[in-house]
Amino acid sequence: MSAEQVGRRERKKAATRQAIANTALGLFLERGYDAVGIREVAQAADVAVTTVFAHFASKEALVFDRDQGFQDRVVRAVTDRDAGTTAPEALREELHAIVRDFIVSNATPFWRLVASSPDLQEYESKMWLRHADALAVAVAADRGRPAVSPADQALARFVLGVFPLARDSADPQAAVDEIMNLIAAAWEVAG
Amino acid sequence: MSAEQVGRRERKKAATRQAIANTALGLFLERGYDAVGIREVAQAADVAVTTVFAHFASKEALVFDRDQGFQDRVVRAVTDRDAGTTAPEALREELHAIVRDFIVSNATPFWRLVASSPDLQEYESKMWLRHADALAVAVAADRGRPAVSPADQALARFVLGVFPLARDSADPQAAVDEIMNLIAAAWEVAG
DNA sequence: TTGCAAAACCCTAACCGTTAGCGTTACCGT
DNA sequence: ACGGTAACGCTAACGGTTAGGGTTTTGCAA
Repeated sequence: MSAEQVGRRERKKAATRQAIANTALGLFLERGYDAVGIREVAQAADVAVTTVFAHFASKEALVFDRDQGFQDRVVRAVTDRDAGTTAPEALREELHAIVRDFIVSNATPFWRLVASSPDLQEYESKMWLRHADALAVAVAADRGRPAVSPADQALARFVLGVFPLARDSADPQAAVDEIMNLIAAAWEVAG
Repeated sequence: MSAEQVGRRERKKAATRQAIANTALGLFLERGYDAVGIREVAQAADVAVTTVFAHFASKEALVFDRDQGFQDRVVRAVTDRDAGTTAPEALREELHAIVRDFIVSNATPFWRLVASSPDLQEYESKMWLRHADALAVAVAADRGRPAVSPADQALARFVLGVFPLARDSADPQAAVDEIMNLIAAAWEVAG
């Protein structure tokens, strides 16, 4: 048939997932994260509670369904960068791009929602830290080391910690620059 | 009466709190964190479930009852340091002291317990980050700034992130030095 | 000493996120 | 057409946490 081999099954599954996430996000934005329970999300999306958890690992994951890709971009910024660029430079640019993408997509209501719930903020931080090990490996390789040292882990965490700080700053782009300056300095003495 | 004005009331309250925490930690170490429920802890300590939560904000807080003081030590290391010492130097020494205190107190079973549960690890990270704002204020003051900039917040988080990394390292003291070298370099370019 | 407000505690019952167990429907490859 | 399996549903429960409302203990003053 057509080039897209996505069967009805996968399409329906994706549609269900989207419907759940959209319904949930809508309810959360409208009435607040804590005021809306999972049972209510399921009912509004016309699915069973178990189906919600078949698609999303937790209630918080419902909110962050959309920005999945941002995490890998950071790791790839190091591994797939141009030959003439240093790792800190590539990271600075990628973080700028990510922040820019968030701003142009008019994500301010979304940011307010996240800011309103400690659960969501915590989940977000964990989201970024979850990729710290992968980034630490890339950092170690970048510095020509076979094994991952505590310094590599620390640098990786420094970088992944930039986003939450920038998000809560008045001028996110300036915050990225300011913190990346620190990280670049730390990067040089690592060795 | 005597100089200690601690009435029977406060003493009894403190005793109840200790009894709960000791009972809980014993059960956790003996049978595993997840295998012991709050209802069981309450029963073993001969108190009501509501009493447990009157003393501790969460199940995880039962485990970390003892190392409350470590957090403030980091902040005080900056604010109460000698005149001739720089902030990064004071912090490096304090982190070393904290790690040493943990080792001499033979906290290895405790560390194993924390390492065995994602909930506990997460709670521990949060514990340290919770004081990041206080440390950020101290850092900003140390650098002669009236307001807290993103760089101050970043530096504070870098420092408070050392402990979890050191704890999981093979040589915690060396890890502290390694990471503090990075932070000291970052500190200098800040401003 | 007695009386009284507040603190500390208890019990019950529930809410909420999450999961196990098990059945049902819809899709896919053969 | 058909059998396997993926997606979904229902029910019931578990474990952390809290609200509501009562009982005992403590501190303090009349």
